[in-house]
Amino acid sequence: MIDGPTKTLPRLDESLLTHMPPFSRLSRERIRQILDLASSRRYPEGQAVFEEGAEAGRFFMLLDGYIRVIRITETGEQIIALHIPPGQLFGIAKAIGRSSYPATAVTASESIVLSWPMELWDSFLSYDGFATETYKTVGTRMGEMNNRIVEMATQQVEQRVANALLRLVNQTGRKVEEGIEVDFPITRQDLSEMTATTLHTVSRLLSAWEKAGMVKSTRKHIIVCDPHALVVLSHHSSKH
Amino acid sequence: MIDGPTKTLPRLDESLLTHMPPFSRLSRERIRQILDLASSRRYPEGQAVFEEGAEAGRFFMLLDGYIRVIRITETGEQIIALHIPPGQLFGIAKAIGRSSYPATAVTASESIVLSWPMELWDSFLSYDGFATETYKTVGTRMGEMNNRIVEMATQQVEQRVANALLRLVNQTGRKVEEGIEVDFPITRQDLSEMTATTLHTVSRLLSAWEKAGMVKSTRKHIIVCDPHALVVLSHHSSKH
DNA sequence: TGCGAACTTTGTTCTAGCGCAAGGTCCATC
DNA sequence: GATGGACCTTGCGCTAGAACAAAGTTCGCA
Repeated sequence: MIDGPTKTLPRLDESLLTHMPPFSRLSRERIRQILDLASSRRYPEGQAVFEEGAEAGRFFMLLDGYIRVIRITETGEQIIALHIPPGQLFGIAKAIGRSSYPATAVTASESIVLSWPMELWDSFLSYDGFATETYKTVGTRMGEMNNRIVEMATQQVEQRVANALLRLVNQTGRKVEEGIEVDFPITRQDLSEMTATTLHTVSRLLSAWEKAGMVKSTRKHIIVCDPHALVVLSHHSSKH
Repeated sequence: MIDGPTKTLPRLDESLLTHMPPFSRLSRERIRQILDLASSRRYPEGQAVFEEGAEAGRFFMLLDGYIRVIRITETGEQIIALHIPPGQLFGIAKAIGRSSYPATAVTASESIVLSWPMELWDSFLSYDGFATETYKTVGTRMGEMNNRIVEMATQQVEQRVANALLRLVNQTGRKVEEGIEVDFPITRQDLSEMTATTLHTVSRLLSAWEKAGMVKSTRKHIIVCDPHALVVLSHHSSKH
């Protein structure tokens, strides 16, 4: 929690959680209990929910919006590790045996977040399906990191950016007239921090793709018109 | 399991496990039970213990030797994700909610490995301290992957190789006369697969470092003579 | 309605480190 | 003790993409 005490929004409805995988096997009453223990809070875009290294006092579930998980190097460079879509738990340090948060979480768009004190973690683990879903989430994120490493090790910048963009529209895409749009504001700089390149190179690539009719972009908005073409690009052999 | 049925070595002594963190809180009798359920096996250097994507039928503990965790791209390039030292669990797909192994495990040197059928996983979780230690291991590995991503995104090749080498001697180093030696056979190619570069560049770097008296290396063996100098190198600001 | 900050584009220069090539050395094995 | 395979070294040219530079655009806000 970066600024001020947690505010509580108007009484939360059980339906908020009934379809979230970690809770989907629980009774309405149990969910009521869980909600009564939760704090909920709205964060404006760009606000930190917690910071890397801070003591992990609470764990979180994203109800609406998007969370960007970032790390900062000693030299001040930022790199974006992950985007989290609504319905997922985050800040679950206890699930990986840590007592501090391993990265910083910032809202990528206006977001609604539930949170609970970490002391409740062990009791949550006993809820039917909760542990399983949690560890699945951990596994998925590990897989994503792993893939990212392989990508960075073997692919050219163009492939990496194409992949990153495809991942964004797959995971967080919203259908619009001309194609699929990334569902939160995203800058060239952001994309470059996801792909270990510079905003200049990303800008050039997007320009080229736009010329080729594969994407359309305006300030902070990117629409993918021809996902297939991007897939083809992203599969172009790395060597030569 | 790549080739043939699991052989069982002569009866295992309880002392093998009493000092391994996941088991260290258990009674001698409990450890006896656990050992009686285990298969043990010796693998020669360079042998696969399991392959990425295969059904995760067993989980493993490394008693002696070193395991290299690798991934292979569609285009056949190999990248080394991790080295596992003795005393650690591996192939624990269930801990991250997976039913298949997410990567291939190969012995980096001759190794002794215990394994159990994955059906026993849930019962192991109930042993005092086992779950905690397991999730700590998962957390540590995630942290390492995370650091690797940051490194690859922000550091020059020279820094990355220096870091990789430092990590190797820290985690698996053996004290020798002239300094600290990596405890298993390792080629320039291996180092390049750990750092996303080419064997040529690694060779050049090692040559330069040897000239500067920081390392000594022979075929498949690397001794770090002056770790501090490497640390200095590895901290050199990425941006020029 | 005009100012400034944040974001984007595009051109030019420069270099880290890859690709390619060739040769050297070590080691197992017959 | 010689043959072949695995491993290592070194030189050279080239290029992807970073760094540098400068302008253009969009938008919130006074």
